[in-house]
Amino acid sequence: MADPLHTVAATLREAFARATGLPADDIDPVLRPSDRADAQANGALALAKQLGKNPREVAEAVVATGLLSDVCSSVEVAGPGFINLTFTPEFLAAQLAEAGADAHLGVRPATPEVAVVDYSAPNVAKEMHVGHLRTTLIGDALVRMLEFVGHTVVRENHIGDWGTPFGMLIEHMVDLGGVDADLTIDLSDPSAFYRAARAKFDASDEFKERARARVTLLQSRTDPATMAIWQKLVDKSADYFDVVYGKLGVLLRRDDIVGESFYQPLMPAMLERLDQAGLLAESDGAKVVWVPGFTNREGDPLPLIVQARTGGFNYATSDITCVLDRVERLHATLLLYCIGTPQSQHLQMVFKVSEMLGVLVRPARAVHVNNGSVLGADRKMMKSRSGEPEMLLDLVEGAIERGRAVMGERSAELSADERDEIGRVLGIGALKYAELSSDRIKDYVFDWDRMLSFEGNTAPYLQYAHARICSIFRRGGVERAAVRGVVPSLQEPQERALALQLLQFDTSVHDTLDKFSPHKLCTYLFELAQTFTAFYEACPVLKDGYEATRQSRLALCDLTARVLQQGLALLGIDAPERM
RNA sequence: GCGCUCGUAGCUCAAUGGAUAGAGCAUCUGACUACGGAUCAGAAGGUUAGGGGUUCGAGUCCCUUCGAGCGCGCCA
Repeated sequence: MADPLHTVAATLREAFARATGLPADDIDPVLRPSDRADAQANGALALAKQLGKNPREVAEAVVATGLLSDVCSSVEVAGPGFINLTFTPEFLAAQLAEAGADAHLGVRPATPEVAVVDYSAPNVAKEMHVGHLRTTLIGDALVRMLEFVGHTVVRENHIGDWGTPFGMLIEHMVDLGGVDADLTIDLSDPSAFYRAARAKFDASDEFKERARARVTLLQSRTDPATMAIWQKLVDKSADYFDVVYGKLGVLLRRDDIVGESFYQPLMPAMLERLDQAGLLAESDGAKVVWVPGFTNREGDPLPLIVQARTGGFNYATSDITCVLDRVERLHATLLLYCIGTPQSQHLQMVFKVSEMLGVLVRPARAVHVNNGSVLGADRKMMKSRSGEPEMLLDLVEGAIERGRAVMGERSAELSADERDEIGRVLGIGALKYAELSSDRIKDYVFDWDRMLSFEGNTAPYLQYAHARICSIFRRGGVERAAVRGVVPSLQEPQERALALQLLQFDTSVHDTLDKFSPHKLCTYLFELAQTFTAFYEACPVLKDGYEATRQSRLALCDLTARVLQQGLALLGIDAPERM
């Protein structure tokens, strides 16, 4: 309960209730940070209409209750009926001390849920490219944040490890000598094997036929040789994914892979349930579910095909089964799908069918955490088929290289090894922050230079603020832990501003999770770093003559560093102590 | 044709329906030779694509036009 907005919200609700005579439960005070005061309450505007009163009158009645005067040095009515609150320094200082004593820095725990976060989802035998970057980083950041506020989080990497392409992949492997054939996923060209198989498939009808037959054999799961080759393809790809995830520094690992193949054996039972629920229909020989509210290009009802005319299943079948698995086996109540916007219609249909099936109901809910497309410099879709797809691994290595190059130009007092490591952290941080700091829904213009330019709203700016604080403690010979208990005294406006900003970490994290939009946390951290540097310029810490002031400012510094470090960690970014 | 997303400063982006739409980059003017200048203080830059509507109040919600992009039956 560190955020003053939350502490005060209860008091404010009481004040509104007393002033209006309405039951407190009916009042949801709208309280927000404001440039003109520490916080602003707008409740009077909303309530006035319902009471048939002048909003200003209501606001004045709220102020007149005097309930807020304990924690506010000033409570005044402004504009059409805003209530501007200015907190007393003592109140802010006490809230800060409370936040500082808390391992979660004042971030309130959420009501615990089991959350499944589905993200990254690369394909077997194919390269990971720039398009995987956003989903991977957004999902990873959400996993970290959900865990931080107390949820049980299950990471799931829904890789493409099943379906028609595997006919040609396996058949190509057979041509090369079967399961013992040498198969390496070349890190510089992971799709080479796929392309070779594809070329054969396109060129030869005979191979095409064999590939089709092989798919059927794979689906039946009866042929050990086929399964062994399939397993080898998956394993080799998982090796490659691990390299990419390792270098990128995301949490996903082998154990998190729950590919499309996992759901195959569960599909017949799912279809049976659809049938029993009376949802299954036939159309042109295929088994479908008619989903209300969806139409095709002629304006006719649009079905979701769950079993093809040939008897084969598709990704709709697999995705519905997947919802079922997450709700019923994992007991998840929050299902997050970090997938690009183009999949929107498909997912909405899958969710709808799961709902009609009675699976996705009550506490359980699914959210498409969609992200916009990655565009090239020409503002056109960066697609893997046309043009030059930027390989994810190249990007990651490029970022590291660039970070190291920058470190090489500075910090001569550090050893070469230290500079290398810090350069890596800087490069990866810059890459991640660039992806996470803008609204995930919008398209994203991929720009190597901007991504790695270390100015403005970037990770290095935040990391720099953190490193400077660490430097103060080093220079002063002070242990961070030694100032943990100090209750700061807030004299200067910059100290006050910093205190207010620090106390909004809680709101920031919860707002971010509310919308599943990591850029909100980025904006908060950037503003915190800006507020800190303003404080840093105006308020000498070590140089101040008074020991009490020095202690107080050291405590502010320590808390700022902890929030910066924790906030960046929630984004998957490290904060070095020097750089 | 049906559906979905987006359109904010020169550029890249913010803004739970709240007051005078905010940052960063670039541009311009400054800062005790620095508790780390990868910084700070300030200036300039806008009819939020256009037009209607809803209400105390709209960048935000609804309708519409224009523009950019994406998806629409047996691939995933």
